[in-house]
Amino acid sequence: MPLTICTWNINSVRIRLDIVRAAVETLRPDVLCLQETKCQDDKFPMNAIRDMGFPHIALNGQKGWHGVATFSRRPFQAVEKGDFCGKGDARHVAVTLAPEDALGKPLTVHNFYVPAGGDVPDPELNPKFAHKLAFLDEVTAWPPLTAAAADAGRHAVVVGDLNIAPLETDVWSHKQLLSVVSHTPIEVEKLNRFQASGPWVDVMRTFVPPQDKLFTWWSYRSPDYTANDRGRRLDHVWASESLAPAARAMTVLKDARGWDKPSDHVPVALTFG
DNA sequence: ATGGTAGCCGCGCTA
Repeated sequence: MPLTICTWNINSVRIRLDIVRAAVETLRPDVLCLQETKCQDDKFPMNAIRDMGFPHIALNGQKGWHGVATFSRRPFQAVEKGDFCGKGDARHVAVTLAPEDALGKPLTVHNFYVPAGGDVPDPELNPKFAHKLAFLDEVTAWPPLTAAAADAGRHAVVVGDLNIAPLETDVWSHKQLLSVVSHTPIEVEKLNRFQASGPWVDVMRTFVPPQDKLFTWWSYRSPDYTANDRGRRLDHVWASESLAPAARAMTVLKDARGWDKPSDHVPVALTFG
């Protein structure tokens, strides 16, 4: 049985339950990782998620903003939550699935919501940008992650809204976004160091070559997201080298950006097996 | 260090 993992920054899970259901019906994921749930754990719509076919739910939420959640058709062996930069922000949850599928080993799915970083790309002037850079340094050296990628006894993936578009073709205009937070050289360097610390394989780019544009986010601050296709690839799926060769298919559900009351991000689904 | 839109701790903050 192949395994489909989906990641989506939902920008409030409670007001978008209908489109979560629509994405689940379209993509049929076995594991769904959401970011920006903006929901305390005790207010989470557990029954609605169970009714979508996910009896297993791991939450790391907080009131009002941030927040991640991972839903699964299959049980978890373990759940772990990272707290980076000592801020108590809800920006990570990891679940481990038992080796009951064609992949043959336990699989740990790390679901991340990296800080957006504010508007000014200078850590001296903008504490939110400084936090983003520090967060990336901390996850790069985080033992559970570096150990996971190198462990021959299990598979691992890192998914989520990493809030950085590393390649020139991950943004609509490389030149015009070089000093825009999400595509600055310092962020790209930090993200590349994080990726190399695994080593992790950028699985999305094994399906769409680096010379082709690939986006997962289109700003709300534009009346028409299709106009000139001014998107960015902020959402990522990285696989451990043990798992990457098993990637079979990818879907970036761009249609979801045009659904009623959309998130500004669209779901990305990867099938392994 | 433009403004644009969206959501929640809602008339100010974060994205």
